Parts: sequence; C-alpha cells; structure tokens
Amino acid sequence: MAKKISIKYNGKSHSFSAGVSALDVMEKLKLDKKSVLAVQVGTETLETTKPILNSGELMLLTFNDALGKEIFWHSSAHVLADAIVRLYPNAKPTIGPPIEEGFYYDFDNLKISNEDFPKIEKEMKKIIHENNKFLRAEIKKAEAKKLFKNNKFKLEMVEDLDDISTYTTGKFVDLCRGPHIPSTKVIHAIKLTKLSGAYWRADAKKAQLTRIYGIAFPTKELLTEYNVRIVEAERRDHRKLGAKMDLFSFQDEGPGFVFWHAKGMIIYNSLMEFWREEHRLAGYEMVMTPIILKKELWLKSGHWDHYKENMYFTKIDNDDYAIKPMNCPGGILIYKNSKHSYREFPLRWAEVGLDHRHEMSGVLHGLMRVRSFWQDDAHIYCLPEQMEDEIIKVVELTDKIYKAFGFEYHIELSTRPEKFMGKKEDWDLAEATLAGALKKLKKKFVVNHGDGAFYGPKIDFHIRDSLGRTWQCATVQLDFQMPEKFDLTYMGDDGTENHRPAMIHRTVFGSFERFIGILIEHFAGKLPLWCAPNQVRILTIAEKFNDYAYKVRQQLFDAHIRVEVDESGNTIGKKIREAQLDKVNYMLVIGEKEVDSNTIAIRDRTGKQKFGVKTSTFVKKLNKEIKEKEF
RNA sequence: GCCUUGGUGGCUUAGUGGUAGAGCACUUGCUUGGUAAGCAAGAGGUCGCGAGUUCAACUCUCGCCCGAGGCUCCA
Repeated sequence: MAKKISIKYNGKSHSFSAGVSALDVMEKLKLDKKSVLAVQVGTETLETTKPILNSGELMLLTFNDALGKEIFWHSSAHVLADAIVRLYPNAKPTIGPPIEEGFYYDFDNLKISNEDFPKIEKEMKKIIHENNKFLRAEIKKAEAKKLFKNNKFKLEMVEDLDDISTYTTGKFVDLCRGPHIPSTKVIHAIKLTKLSGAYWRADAKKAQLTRIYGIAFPTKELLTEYNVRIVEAERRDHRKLGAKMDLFSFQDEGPGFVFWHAKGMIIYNSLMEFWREEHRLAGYEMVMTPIILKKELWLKSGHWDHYKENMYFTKIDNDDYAIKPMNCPGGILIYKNSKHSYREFPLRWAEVGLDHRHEMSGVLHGLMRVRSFWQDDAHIYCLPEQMEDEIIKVVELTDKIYKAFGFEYHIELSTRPEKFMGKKEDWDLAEATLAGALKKLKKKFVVNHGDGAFYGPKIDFHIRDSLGRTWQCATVQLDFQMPEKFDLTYMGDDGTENHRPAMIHRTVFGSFERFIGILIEHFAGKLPLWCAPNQVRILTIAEKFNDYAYKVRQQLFDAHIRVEVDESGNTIGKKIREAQLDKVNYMLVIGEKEVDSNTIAIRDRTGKQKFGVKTSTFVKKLNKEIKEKEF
C-alpha cells in the first residue's frame, strides 16, 4: 500500500502517493514544466524525474529567475573547481560565486593561460557527464579545519563561520552553504570566458589569485543565444563605432586623453546646448575656474592629502601648482570672493570644467574612463533646511535628462569611507539627508557601505553599457567639510555671519566623455536626430543632378540642418551603403524624377522610403523631430 | 600598479629565421549608374620602440611603450 505524502505549494497543501515524480506533481498543479531544472522538497533537492518520498514544501528551481540562475551558476563554479584540482592538484580553490552573468572561481597557486581553456572545458564536460550529485553535509568546526588543513584560504573562512556545511560532487569537497542543483548533469553547456588576476578578499596587499570566469546554461540553445548577444554587444562598442564614424581617437602621444574629431564635437556640442538649457530652466548660473592652481589651495581642500596619487603637478616660477582633478576648490574661491546672505540661497553655480586625473593604466577604457574629461559640475550653496529640497531637485533634473535619452539607471547611496574628513555626526546627518530625499521621491536604491568621497557621502546614478557593465554617471554629494575647511559663511537673518552654508556637489552626465560613450552604445551609433553628427546626406544618382542637390542642401543648411552632398562618382547603391555605415539619419536621393518634379526622395535609417516630398515639408518634419528630441 | 593577452600600410587582417601579401579606404582613368560594395591601374609598410642571440630577426630572448579583458580604483 502506497504511503501518502503531502506537498505544500504556494501555501496550499496537496496530497500525493509517495514515489510520485516531481514532473507528475507539476502536471497536477498545472505548473510550467519546461523551465524547471530541479525541485526542492523540504531540504532535499531532486531532479524533476526522481520520485518524491517525503512530505514538504515544494520549491521550483528554474533558470528563468534570478535565484535559479544564481544556484545554477554557483554549482557550475564547483564544476570548474573540481576540474582545476583534477588537472592541477597543487592549485588551491578559494571562492567561486555566481555573478550577474555566469560565475568565477579564484585559485591560489595556479598558473595557466587562455590556451589551457579547451583542456579545462573538456574536463568540466567529463564531470558533467559523470552525473555527480551535489551532496550536502553539515560538519563541526574542528572537522572542517582538518578537512581543509592544506588550504589556508578555506581555513580562514572556516574560522569566521558558525554553521559549516560542505558539498561533495564525486571526489571534490568544497566548503559551501549551498543550495545547489541536484546533479552536474543538469548543466548542458559550459564554457570559460576569461582569465584575470584578482586579490584575496579584494585587497591588493593580500595574495594575488588567478580568477577564471565562465558561463553555463541548462540547454545548448541558451548558450547560442548568449554568444549571439556577445557579438551584438561588441558591434555596439563605442570604441569601434567611434573610429568607424570618425568621432574621436586616442593617440600614442597622449594615452588616456581624447582627441575629439569634427563629427564627435557635433555630439558634444549638442549635448552641451541641451544641458545648458535644462540648467537655465532649473535655476542654475554658470561659472568657470582655472585648470592650474597653487599647491596651497589643494592642501587646504584636502586633495593634497587624500587625492595626491591621482593628480598631476607642475611648477610655475618657483611655486608648486596642481592641475585640478575636481572643480570644487576653484568654485569655492568665487564664493569667498564676496560676502553672502541667506537671501541669495540656494545659490546654484554650474561649471563645465576640464578635470585631469592620473588614472592607473590598466583602468583606462575608451571614453568611459580617461585621464582628462569635461565634468558637468555644479555646486549648490544653501541653508541646512534647504538641503533635502535641493537634493530632490537634482535627482529630478537627472531623471528628466536621462529620460530624454531613454536610459535605464539604478541608484546607489555611498556612505562614509575609511579615509574620511570631518566629524562622524556630520556624516550621519548627511547620509540621512540623502537617504531621506530618495525615500521622499520613492526611488529605489542600494547602499554602498564605505564608498563615499573623502569629503562626503553621495548618491550615484549608474547606467549600463552594451556589455552589461555599469558606469557611474550622475552623482550628488553632500559636503560639510569644504565649507568648514574654507571657512565659508553667510549673513543670516539674525544679522551675524556665524553661519555655515551646506554645500552640494553634483553632476548629471558625470562627464561628457563617459556619457557620450554610453550614448553611442545605447543607440548603436544611431543617435537621435537632435544630436546626430550626420543628420542628412544628399545622394545624387548621377553627377548631372549635383546642381539641384546643392540647391536642396542650401535650403536645409539655412534651416540649421547638418547636411552634406555625396558628390563622389559612386553608384547610388554604394552611396547608400556608405551613408548607412555612417549612421546618417536621412538620405535624400536625387535623380531625374526629383529634378523634374522639384521634390526629394527620403530614405531613413530603417530603409523606409518616401518619394515626391517637398523640401519645405521635410524641413518642418526635421525641426519637429529635433525639437521634440525623438528617439 | 597587478594577472591574462595582443601590436604587420589610415582600417581589417594572411604569413615565414633569408627584410612582406590581401580586402576596404586613398589617387587617377573608364563608367552616369534609381536604393547596402561598377571596372581597371597606381601610390602607400625601416612588420610598436630599444637591446641581445645569429652569417642573417618582422619571426627567437629580454626590457620598454601602447592596445584589449579582468582585479583594485573611479565620473
């Protein structure tokens, strides 16, 4: 007689005979079976076809949700570690977590190169075929210490743990809290993606480890999809598009410094124009400060002590100068140049300033990370009670500007770092104010403990690039330190100057360089008309139509449209191909028909065509598209 | 800075211990062609830089510079 078991799912109990398979249960409960990799009943993880023998709560492990992916990739990391210790018995596994896309595992005492990947992948596939179960065991600290006595990294982790569990697959035992997939067999596609150095506990002073990255999927089809996505992302790479579209370049004579070409400057200036207008509307005034300033200023601001390794220096006559890495100290000198009253507040001074930072060579990355960049900075001086309101306004302005590009972003709140200036109480208040503003706006955010600037906590906006990496762009920083250091005061309503203004540092683009890099990738080079370098190109079918083409060009030029005539002797097919590669927004094709009827033929970037259009009608359409910033 | 990896005409790339090919782009000529590459010819490279090994180095070794992917850092 079959024993009855009870399975709880989503709060409801269902009764089954013991020995029923998970697949059968799912069918009864009308659940989507296709995406389920494993089920968990109670503490037991089972393959979907295996019989369920005990009562318990049913949990489904699928690759479609974040948790399922995490478990899947974490298990894949174990497979990698297993393969490595089989091939390189002296290697010491340390940690191997899942990441946003895939997983990695860090090893000590492992020296390999990319050429070893096929060998390792072969071993991993072998392990998968072995159909090794992930077996959990809970052990005592003493036992764990014995088990991992040859691995000082694992021992260090054991020391910090209260509940210790291990997972065993085949002969490979790893310290791990789990959970895991039931068996290695669930992995149907696995591959290694890259190799890197890493530090134990992310500390450059500690051991240098070898990090191997990989990705795995429950089906081969998902791996193919992933590969296609990677190729597409590489196609959108702003560095490649930047070279192809002749927007900017880097030269050996200035590593990390951008050379903006004519077409790139069109994007830059369009953004600047947009930015200026939005800031005018938001109540900002503009200031500008020098790039080179004396050492004394940087000593006073704290940069000399806290930021020196990232700064460039020079000497003028016999004095030491620094090239500014930030705009704030210069801006403060303007504030100090005259007396201020609370009646002026909030005082919003924007400055698009050229900053130089000596970044380490390994971190430079196209436009995203350079050594010299234009920051769309602003400093807001206000009363303490105005802070929250001003922060809200900055967040709203940022949101408005990002929406104009269709950017998705996430917000992080970075708190007091180890190396900080000032009093803890001020920091606590500043952090609470920033968090309060975000809560009022109902914005989601994650807290980044200890990641603030040395002078204050900050709110960061992060935008994703084409490969899924996120870049910090906008930032709002609350600063009680600079006003203190520079003894900033204002005349209060009590008739005394014994008052300290609050200071907010903020930037919306972050830097023009980084923002344009993201912009290029976001649109795969096909920028919205208002900031596109090649708005219109006129293509003639034959040279004899050039006169008419130049007449049309003049009409567009007079309407401030960026227009050029392709007067090469190429065929129309070739001209269209080149315009397409240059991401021209609109191509105007001019042939006999157009000349005879005094019209133009329009072809857009998608290949859609419209014949017999009047130039004036086209200009109106363009103006509307530009004004409304369509994308 | 550290780990991995690469550097051949403007760009993409083939290749060898006996000093280099191709495609695109460029110039010229022919072609005047209706929607993603018309035909032909020509010009263009001390094979990243420096040193070493060798009769001989673009090729092997070392150092440096620069690029790529990470780590750390960061707008």
